[in-house]
Amino acid sequence: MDEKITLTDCPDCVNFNLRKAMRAVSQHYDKILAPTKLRCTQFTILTILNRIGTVSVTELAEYLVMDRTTLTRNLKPLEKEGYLSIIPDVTDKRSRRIALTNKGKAAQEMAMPYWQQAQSEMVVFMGERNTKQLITCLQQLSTIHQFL
Amino acid sequence: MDEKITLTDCPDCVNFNLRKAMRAVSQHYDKILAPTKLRCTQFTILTILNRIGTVSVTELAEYLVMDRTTLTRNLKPLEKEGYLSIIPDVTDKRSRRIALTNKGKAAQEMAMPYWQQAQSEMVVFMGERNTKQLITCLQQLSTIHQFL
DNA sequence: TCCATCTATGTGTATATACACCATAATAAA
DNA sequence: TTTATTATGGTGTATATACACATAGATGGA
Repeated sequence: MDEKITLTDCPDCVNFNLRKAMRAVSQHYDKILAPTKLRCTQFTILTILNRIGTVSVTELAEYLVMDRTTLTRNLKPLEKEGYLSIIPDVTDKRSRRIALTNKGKAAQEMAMPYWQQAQSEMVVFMGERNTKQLITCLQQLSTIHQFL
Repeated sequence: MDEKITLTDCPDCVNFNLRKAMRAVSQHYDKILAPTKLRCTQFTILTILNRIGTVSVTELAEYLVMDRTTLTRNLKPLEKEGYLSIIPDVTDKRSRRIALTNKGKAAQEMAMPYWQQAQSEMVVFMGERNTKQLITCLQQLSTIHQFL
């Protein structure tokens, strides 16, 4: 009859389990991505830019549910490598538009097979059905700031 | 018939969705924990120590699926606040045993209601059934290094 | 027009994370 | 017992993350 306590018990902390799983999973992707000299977070940014094209810092940060200033710091090493071109917006002088360079596009495409390897191992490990369910759940979690 | 591509598509990257959700969820917990001056990661460590008692750095790091050296850095601010006592092991001179101090125990107990608030809002948002399913899934993810 | 406000971005600071490398102590092999 | 290996832990360096604060440009009302 004390079943209710389960989810208010600390080992059931959503945040704890999420961060712990994140560490395990990111370590997995990073290990496989190592030969590309790209970290998983960097590969993510390059891939998104390759997809959606030019964006402002604020737009991209909102999409990533990431603090603006965090993104600014994350862009630094990619910019230093010449993977990004950051150009001032013509209509709004405050805004800076981020886009992939050819070098960045090439790096993303070079890294793609490594990502696919890491991802497919994940799917095998979890099962395709569980993986889809998990992603749906995670996507809902990512919107929590809109409601709370 | 191209259904198979779904899970190898970048928006379905397990790592990307996991990190994005982690940011959203940790921001939620951190916002509610703010009055306690504890970050969610710090609350986690205090809570675990309150539970399992004295442990070595390596043991705790393994439990957290965290690099040893990361944990070393994470312990620093807690030690500075006097929440932890770190004493050398008697039998093994290399090892250091980490334990909560009374001050640390008090801080954990003071923060507990804030955590419960954050957690219960999470459960309401996700639904109890989904939350349990999610946690089961995350716990499995946390073990991937044992298999891959 | 002028000023108050809002918006886009960056810096300073602190913590979180992991890898490469180093030092020391315990343990096993020769 | 001596040496090689393994285990425990820390530092240096780099990236990831977010908050408080500062700056500059856009916007709207007086």
